[in-house]
Amino acid sequence: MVDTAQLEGTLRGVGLRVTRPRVAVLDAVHDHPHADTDSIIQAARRDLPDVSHQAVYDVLRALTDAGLVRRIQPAGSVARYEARVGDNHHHVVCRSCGSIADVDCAVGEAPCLHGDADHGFSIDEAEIVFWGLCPSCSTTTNRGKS
Amino acid sequence: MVDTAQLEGTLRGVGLRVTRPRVAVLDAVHDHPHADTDSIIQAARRDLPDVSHQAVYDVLRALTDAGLVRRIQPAGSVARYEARVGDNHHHVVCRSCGSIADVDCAVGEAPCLHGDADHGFSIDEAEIVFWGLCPSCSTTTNRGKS
DNA sequence: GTGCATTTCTTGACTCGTTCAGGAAAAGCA
DNA sequence: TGCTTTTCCTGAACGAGTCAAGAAATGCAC
Repeated sequence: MVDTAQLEGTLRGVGLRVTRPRVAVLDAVHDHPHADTDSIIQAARRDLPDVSHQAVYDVLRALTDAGLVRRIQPAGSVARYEARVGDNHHHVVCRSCGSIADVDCAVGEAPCLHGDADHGFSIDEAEIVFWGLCPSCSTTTNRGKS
Repeated sequence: MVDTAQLEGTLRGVGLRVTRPRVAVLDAVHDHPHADTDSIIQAARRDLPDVSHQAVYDVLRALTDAGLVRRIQPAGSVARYEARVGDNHHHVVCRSCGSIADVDCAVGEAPCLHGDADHGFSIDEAEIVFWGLCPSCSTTTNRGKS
């Protein structure tokens, strides 16, 4: 649970105006890591029943641009957001149910970042997605696999 | 340029029926690495002017399931396909123009795959996307960056 | 080669996450 | 408190991808 005053301070800290939709959305992202936009809309509406979906989309973009939240979108998924930023962690995604978990990067800050055979690109981030099956899907689908 | 007979053999090799749409699409993916679905439709229609977009979607799914092509989808992009499969290579994506290039993985087969803190997931693939700026966007956007 | 069961393709409609647009409301500074 | 700018709301629109049902083609058996 995050304090509202703290969230407001965070918003001001990056030069964003403090509005009720922004506080509600930022709080929702803190409380529901890896949630998709619709879940965030629902969560924000528990604080602020009349926020429009458009406001949530706008706020998520503003928060993302400001670096307060991170947008992730594994292949085949809708956009998801998390409040854990700036620590270069990665994700495991379940191929079956789509659930996501965090993985701390054991390779340090940025794996494979050795500007070798990079085709002249100037690289600033290495994003890693691990694909597999989550514990529950693993037990469910392994049996009966023809 | 790939031989048609060769493509047919490839299709039969994985147990897929040989049809004109399949040959045309497979050829298109070979000729246009990292192309999106619409580009593939256009390319396939140079061989087969009346293929429906639905057929291309179906064929791409069949080819992907059969392992003949690989589907990639960097965040914010539509689905893209490539015929280079089974060699665990990765991609650099330009944040500005979205262009994609291949990167051979220098870490070996599967980086960071050490079942540690994996939350019980059984991981089968580690996908890496490098984000940055391609050579042309790099020179264009670096100047005049306020 | 023919016939037939099965797969695949075509047509056309539709879903749904996301974005666009214009006016109303709120934030924050003087 | 008043004013300018940003943000939010309402409502419509976009577009990649999917669904559905019937027509056509594939490839095997004969």
